[in-house]
Amino acid sequence: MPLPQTEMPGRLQAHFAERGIRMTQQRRAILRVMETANKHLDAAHLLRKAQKLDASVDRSTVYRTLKLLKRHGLIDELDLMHINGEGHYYERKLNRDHIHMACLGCGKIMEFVSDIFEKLKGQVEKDCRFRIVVSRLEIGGYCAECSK
Amino acid sequence: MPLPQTEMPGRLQAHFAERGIRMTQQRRAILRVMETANKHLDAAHLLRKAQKLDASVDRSTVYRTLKLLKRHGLIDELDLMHINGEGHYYERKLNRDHIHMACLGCGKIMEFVSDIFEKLKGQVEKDCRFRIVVSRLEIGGYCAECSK
DNA sequence: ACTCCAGTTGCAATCGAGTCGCATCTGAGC
DNA sequence: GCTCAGATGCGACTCGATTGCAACTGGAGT
Repeated sequence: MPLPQTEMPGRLQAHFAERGIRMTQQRRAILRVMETANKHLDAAHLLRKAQKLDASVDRSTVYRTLKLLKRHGLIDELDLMHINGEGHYYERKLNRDHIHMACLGCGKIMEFVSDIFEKLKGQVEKDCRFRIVVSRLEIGGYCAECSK
Repeated sequence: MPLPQTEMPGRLQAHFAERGIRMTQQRRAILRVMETANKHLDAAHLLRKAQKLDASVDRSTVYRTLKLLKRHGLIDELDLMHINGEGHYYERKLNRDHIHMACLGCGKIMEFVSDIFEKLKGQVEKDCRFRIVVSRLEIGGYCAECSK
């Protein structure tokens, strides 16, 4: 299930420039981590990784930057079915939405892109006259291995 | 967008009996609230309503009962896109899953049942060989009125 | 290069949802 | 009724996230 994994690198920074958002040393570190992360960072991991690039980054700056990114629709916030506690996970918003599946057996997170999902969103927009800004489909269950 | 709103009343209590789960005064109050609630109760509201039926109900009992209901697959846990803070919302699990739409303008929560959603879940189960236990599709955006 | 200030930051205190340990209590099977 | 596994209330606690505030800084204007 390949995904359109990487947009242009530096894209988040570019967005900031376009929108006239001030670029600080700390934000640069945080954005770089977001851009290069494999996936599914929570705030604590993001903080730790960002501090390796700039030791001065503070927890509250991470949260404030995440809120900023969310407000601009540049990242998605995930729960991953609360498989590991109550916190949230973040990933760059890519071109296509994808479904997150969390295995209740082994904790693995899988992703899936589906035309039917796109069709479903189209139906919601049309039938409910609802303008979709953000959507999140999370599924909990058991992967092939854990189903045996 | 009509929903299969009400199952047989007292259904949650019946489930408890079937499964040999002890029925206490406090649980009776909490289940009654869950059964008669319109929808989308958070833990604090559930506590307040349950205390009107039985003043002795404690916050931790509400949380413990919610956890129990979740474990037995009798309720669904929702975030409703965190439109009102970080807490969770609960509703009885009905026959058919439905989509939750949260309006970022007016805060209204809408629901929608779709065959395409069922088809999508079928696709996930087949293509990913993933056995679905619970699924949650939440959409944030703007309703017809707020879109104007 | 210098100034300026709105916007940003670090820090520490705080909030609030949810959890836990423990002594006490109680439902339901005998 | 007795009994005791399981449930409860209470208070302390955890932990993710937020906030108030004084100090700092990016970058636009000169």
